[in-house]
Amino acid sequence: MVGMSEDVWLSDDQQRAWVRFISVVERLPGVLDTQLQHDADLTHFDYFTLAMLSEAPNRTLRMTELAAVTNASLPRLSHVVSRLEKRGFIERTPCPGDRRATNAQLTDSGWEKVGATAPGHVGTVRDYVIDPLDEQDVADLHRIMGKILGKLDPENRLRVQR
Amino acid sequence: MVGMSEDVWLSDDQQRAWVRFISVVERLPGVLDTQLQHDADLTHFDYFTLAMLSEAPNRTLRMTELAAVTNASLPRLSHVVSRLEKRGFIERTPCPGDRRATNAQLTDSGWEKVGATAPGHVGTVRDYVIDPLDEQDVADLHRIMGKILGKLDPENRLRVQR
DNA sequence: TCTACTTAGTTGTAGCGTCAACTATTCCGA
DNA sequence: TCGGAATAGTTGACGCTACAACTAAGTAGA
Repeated sequence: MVGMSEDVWLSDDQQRAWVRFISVVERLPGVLDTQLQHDADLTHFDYFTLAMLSEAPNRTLRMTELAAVTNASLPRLSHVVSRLEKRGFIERTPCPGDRRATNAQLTDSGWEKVGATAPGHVGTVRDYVIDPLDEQDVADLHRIMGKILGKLDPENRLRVQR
Repeated sequence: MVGMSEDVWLSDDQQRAWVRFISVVERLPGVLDTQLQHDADLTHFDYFTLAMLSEAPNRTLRMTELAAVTNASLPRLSHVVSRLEKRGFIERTPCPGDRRATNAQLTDSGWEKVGATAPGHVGTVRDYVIDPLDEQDVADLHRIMGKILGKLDPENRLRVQR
């Protein structure tokens, strides 16, 4: 069983760290979703999708690339983009050069939506995650999440610098 | 706006740490769910619910307490317990002393299910989270998640020692 | 003890995500 | 250049979660 760990249970220290970590993993999405849903009628995933497009060259990405940077499956992304397209935030255009592929492009309306939504969202991120941490914590968080992400995303499809 | 942060965007260091962190938060539940669904026909939340009961005195907790330790809303928990009850892993009994309340108790079958499922689940946790970290990382993770949890769960309804 | 409020929990509905199935296109080897 | 495999993406059905509405029971003030 290559890749499977030998030892079965966790040490006390590991157990304590894991319980806290998984609690944060369970609760954080709800907090982010609630704020965005209330203030902008967007899920956190909706917002993240728009935000990734807003930073892409020409505000455009192919569906597969967009799925990678948003940590999503292609079916999930396709459904989400359909909804955002109906609301006028994204436009789908066939990709010249590969007729199987689809480009998702942020519309002007989508660009404005991101700009209008960002401050409230960032405020939430600060309040719950960043502000309670000092500089050393932020550096440690970056290092640790990098190691875990190396396992979760071994191909580095997210193009986060390592 | 008490509690709202003054500064609007994040520093580069903060931004990088946040992007990695949120990527892990988005991906980890899928990995845990996939393994448990495949090997035990349980969601991670199902498993966590059974596991919390298995550690409780008399393998029993009131619904409200169980919701707190599993990081869930009461409606969510109620639905999940209904399903697990149908499968014979949990039994609901009215709480003597407060007739509004309901006790959820792990059955023998549920106890066996946890025992049979734990090794595979822990293996996944090790593979993706614990094993890539050294001792210092685990200590740092514990400290940092404690700080964030202090914001997400200010009442400390989770009875994690602080 | 009557009423209003709070707490505990359940249920129904609507929305989102996963999985499997499907179409369309491109790639590749003989 | 033909046929099989791989890639890109969409769609539909089903299961899980959030939210709101609800029932039932305890609590507290007049």
